[in-house]
Amino acid sequence: MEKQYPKNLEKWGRFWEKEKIYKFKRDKKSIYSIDTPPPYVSAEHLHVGHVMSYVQADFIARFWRQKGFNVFYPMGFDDNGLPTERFVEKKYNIDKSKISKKNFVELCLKETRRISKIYKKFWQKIGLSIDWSLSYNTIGPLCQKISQKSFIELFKNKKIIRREEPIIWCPKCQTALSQADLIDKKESGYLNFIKFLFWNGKEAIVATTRPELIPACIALFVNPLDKRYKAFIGKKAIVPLGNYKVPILASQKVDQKFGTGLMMVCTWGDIEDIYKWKQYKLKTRLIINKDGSLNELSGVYKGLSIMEARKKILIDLEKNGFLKKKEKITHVLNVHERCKTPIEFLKAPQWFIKILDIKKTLKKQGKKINWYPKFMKVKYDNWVDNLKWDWCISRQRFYGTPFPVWYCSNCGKIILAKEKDLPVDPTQNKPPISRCPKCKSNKFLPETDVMDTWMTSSLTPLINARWKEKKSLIQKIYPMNLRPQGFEIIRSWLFYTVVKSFFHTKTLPWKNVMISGWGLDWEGKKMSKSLGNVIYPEEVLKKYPVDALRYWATKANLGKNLRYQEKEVENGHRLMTKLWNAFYFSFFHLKNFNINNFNYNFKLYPTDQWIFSKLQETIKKSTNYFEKYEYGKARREIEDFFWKDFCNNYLELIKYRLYSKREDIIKKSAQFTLYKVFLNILKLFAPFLPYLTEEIYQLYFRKLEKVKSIHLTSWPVIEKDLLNKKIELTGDRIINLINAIRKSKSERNYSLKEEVKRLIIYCSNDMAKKLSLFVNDLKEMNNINVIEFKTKDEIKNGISVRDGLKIKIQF
RNA sequence: GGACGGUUGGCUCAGUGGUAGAGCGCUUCGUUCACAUCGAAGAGGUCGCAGGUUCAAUCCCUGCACCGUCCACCA
Repeated sequence: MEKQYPKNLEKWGRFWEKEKIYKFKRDKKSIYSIDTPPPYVSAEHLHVGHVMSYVQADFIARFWRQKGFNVFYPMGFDDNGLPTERFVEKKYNIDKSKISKKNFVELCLKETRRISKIYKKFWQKIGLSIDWSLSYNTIGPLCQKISQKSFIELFKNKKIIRREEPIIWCPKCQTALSQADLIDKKESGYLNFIKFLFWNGKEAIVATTRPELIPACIALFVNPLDKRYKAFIGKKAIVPLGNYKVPILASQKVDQKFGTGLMMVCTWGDIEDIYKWKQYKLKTRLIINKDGSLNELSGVYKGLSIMEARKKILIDLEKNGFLKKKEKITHVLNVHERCKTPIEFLKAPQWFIKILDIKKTLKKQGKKINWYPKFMKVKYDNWVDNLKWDWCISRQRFYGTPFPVWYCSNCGKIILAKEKDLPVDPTQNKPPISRCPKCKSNKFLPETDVMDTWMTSSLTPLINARWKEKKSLIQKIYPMNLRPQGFEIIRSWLFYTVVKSFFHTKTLPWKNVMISGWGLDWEGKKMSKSLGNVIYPEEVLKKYPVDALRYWATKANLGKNLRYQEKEVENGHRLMTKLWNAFYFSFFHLKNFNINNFNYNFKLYPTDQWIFSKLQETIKKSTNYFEKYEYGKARREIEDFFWKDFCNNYLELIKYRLYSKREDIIKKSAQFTLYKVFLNILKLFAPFLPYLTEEIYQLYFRKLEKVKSIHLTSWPVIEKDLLNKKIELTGDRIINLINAIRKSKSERNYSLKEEVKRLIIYCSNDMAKKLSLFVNDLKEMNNINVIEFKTKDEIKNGISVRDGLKIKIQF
């Protein structure tokens, strides 16, 4: 056996697959179910941040599996929707206007199939203990069917409606969006001060960052308390460059201090415009087309893009003396998360799920979830509080789940698909009826929009449970035990899943959520391709084994971001070497020892009692941490116990007994303890280091323990009779003595093997009695010739030991 | 403007109402007998700042500063 752990650990990945170690058993009870995040299939490579969060969930899965639970741990692939479309467009440099929908969708399917394979291989390599037979992909028939079922049920329950109203629109992707699709982007621009003329020939100034919307102006608003404009209320103003008049109205909401205190309301520049338009029943002057160009209502600006129009209108305003001044400002824009294009508002019929009317209920639902860590709940609450739109679920795109809907081409009646026919594509399939029940027309038009990707993703717990399918698991795994996910999609994936579960099952989708942070680059910055700071796990894995990279992921506390530092991977590698060498040593002393033929009828040697008691503490603490999803703290407990108590002290203390030629009871006690404690250490490390622990287990323990894999062995439980606080305290005192002796040798520049002629310990008789239990081990370990106990009043210039003992060391 | 997280030794981070911890780095010492990918010892911190509560605050409370993130401000 080598002194370095074997290089071919990855063979265990194949072993786990072949032996179906992670198989979920349909008929077995005590289930622990995990709603794994299905990654977007929209990049060639996953980065080290993905490894971090997925591996963290895997620690938890492995823990519960070892605890004896029947773990439901699936993987999904989110391969529909805009992210995939954009990936394919980029890769093939596609002009959407020149490719048929059919060809484009085929290309998307081809790419997602290819990348899903890469992902699967990668997750297996990383050691995720997934049952791959539970996989799903969001564009696949099962997911489409469940999404459409969800749609039909919500429609029938009047939670989904189709209506025409102002919507959030991305002029670049040319689709409606929902609030969750938006992010903020800081931008510098100009606040333009524009002169408006009034009915009486007077003038006043309006400040705007969007002068191109002047032709869309429908009213001016002032604060009723604003003395400057009091006289204007109820009168009319003339829109510059246009020859029409708009009313001047009053609203408390107008901030007197912003700009000039005179607010221009357009169709529509922001959500405030929409509110005012609704509330005051203002006219509509929509000047922006779906592609972001201006229409004929804008007059001479027709056909220009928004930016072109902005430039041109400023020139025209200036020429005509309407532009008073420009002020440079930075402001924050709402942009589409996927393409970073500033969004517009326009009017078009869309499908909505009504959520604004149940905000209170959704807050309550959020409160019922166990949040790990707790502070992440605030992000959910903030999001619900700030909801301003119902959830727009229709997208004017190609690649996604179709709506199971046709319209009567005569009267517009909505025709739904029958559940038994799902999944349907109305552009390919015929409606379930031949004549419109309302007007008897026999002509129908398919809905051509596709669903928002979150419409499907929000159903992952129900997809996992095969909701309303033949072999439904809904009674078994739902509500699920755990949703592990990143904090950035609390407002989308988590939120929408809560919504859907509430509507469909009136329950929570899961009991616990574990929120992970991000993997950051070595400087603590978010990894992104454009910054060139993305770290790819493949590169790391050329140098280090998987377990070492997994070790890095344990370094993040729950919910915290984690920098990628090779140093930490290196530390993982060192831990592996240490574990291997501890095994190498133990194996040497255990190879002729058979635990199964072992007779327990004796009392364990004190040092052995001590390490057993320490082990119980470690089991207790690490189990508690795991149950609170604090995998990082659990690892620390285990590692400290292993490295410090077990390797640095215990192994050294028992060496002389192990090397002894006499096969006596004190040697047997050491062997027994070594076997048990080492096996427990292996089990405790197994969630973190699945490969190396499996290697060691298979090399030695399997034939004795008779369980197929370390990952199917039981998680250590505390054995109360092994927990012995008294012996633990005395043992800890012995460790302090050892440290004092080591220090004394070190100060004299002696080797640790240097002989101590005499060690005198000054203490009470009572203490001497306790300590003397360890005297032999202490002597042998530290090469002490004689140990003497003396009472305290005999002290002459002794050394103080940490816990109050006094000693004297003579060389 | 609102919210959340952070501020602890040179670096990266734990942690606790009562003598401050780890890993790395640094200094010194130590290899026949699991491991030099190791072991031992040491140096190094008024725990961001200012108040308050307490017998006692790095920890609890208030305010402030700085860093990170999210949301709101597009008139």
